[in-house]
Amino acid sequence: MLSKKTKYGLKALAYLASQKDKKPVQISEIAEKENISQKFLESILLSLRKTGFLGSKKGKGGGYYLLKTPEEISMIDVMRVLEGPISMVPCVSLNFYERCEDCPDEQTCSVHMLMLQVRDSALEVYRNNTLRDIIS
Amino acid sequence: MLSKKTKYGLKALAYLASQKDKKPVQISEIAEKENISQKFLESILLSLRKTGFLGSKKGKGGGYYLLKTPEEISMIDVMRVLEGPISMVPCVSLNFYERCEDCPDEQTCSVHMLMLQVRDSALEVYRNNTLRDIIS
DNA sequence: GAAAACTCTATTAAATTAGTAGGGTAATAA
DNA sequence: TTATTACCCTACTAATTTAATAGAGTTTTC
Repeated sequence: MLSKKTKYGLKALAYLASQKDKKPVQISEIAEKENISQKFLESILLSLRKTGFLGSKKGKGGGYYLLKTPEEISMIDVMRVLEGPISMVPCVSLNFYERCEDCPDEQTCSVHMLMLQVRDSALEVYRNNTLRDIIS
Repeated sequence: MLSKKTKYGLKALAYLASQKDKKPVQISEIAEKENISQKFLESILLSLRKTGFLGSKKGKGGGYYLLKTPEEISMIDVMRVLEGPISMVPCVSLNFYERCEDCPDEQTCSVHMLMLQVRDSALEVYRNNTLRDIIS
C-alpha cells in the first residue's frame, strides 16, 4: 500500500507544478485544495525541501515552490524519498539492500526471482514518469 | 512491503512444486526446510487449501500437495490470495476497488494516473509467471 | 487404538501509520 | 514594527497490521 505521506506528497508536488507562475504557495492553500491535514502536510513538505525538491520562503507572501521544472523531477527520486524502497523485499533493493535471514541462497530463491521482476517493472514506470507526465 | 505470509506461502508452494512425486508433504518438513514457524505456516497452507491451490491428507503419511501442475498456477492468483490487492491504492484496484475520500476526481488525479501504470506493470509480471517459472 | 496430521480459537507483542496538539522561533514584506 | 508565514520540536494516541504463540480439538490411517 502507498502511504498517505507519499500520496499527499505527490499531490502537493503536482499542485505546485500546475501553478502558472513560480510564486511560493502557502501550506494552508495546498492543504485546503487537496484535502490534507495541514500539520501532516507541513512535515511532508519539509522533507521535500530537505531533499532538494522544494524551496521555501518565509514571511508574508512566502510558501513553497519547485526548485526544478516538472520535467526534471523524476518519479523514481520522489518515490524513494517519500515512500522509501521501491522493492517489496529488502533482498532485491538497490538502495536499501538487506539479506533475508531465513533464506540460504538468493540465487535460487523463488521469492527473490519474482520480486526482482516486480521491482524492475516498477522502476521502469517511475523512471519513465516525471512530474510533468502525471499532471493533467 | 511483501508480507511474511506471502513470502512463506510462495516458498511453500515452490517447495511443493519441486517435489519429485505427488506425495503429500508434511507441514513440519516444509517449515524446517524453509525456516518458517510451523504454526504460522499451518495457517498459510490452510488458506491455500481453502482457495483451491492445495489439497491435504490427514493421518499418517498425510500432508499437503499441489492440486494443479506448477505450470497451471499463475502468480497473479497466488498473490491475490496471499497478499491481497496488487494495487498500491484502492482507487486503481480491479478486485478491491474503493473510492478515495479526499480525491474529487480520479480522472485528473496525479496519484491515480501513476499508480495505474504501476498496477499494470505488476499485473503483467504476475500474469507472465507461473509457479514453474519461479522454481530454479 | 494410538500416532500423526490437520483444524480452530484466542491471545499477544511489536511495529507502523496517520495523524493531533501545542509549544515556540525565525524571516520577510508591507 | 507588526502581521504573516515558514520552520522546528516534543509528546501523545488510536487504529491497524503483522507475525507469531499457545493450546485444545478433530480426523484419518496404519
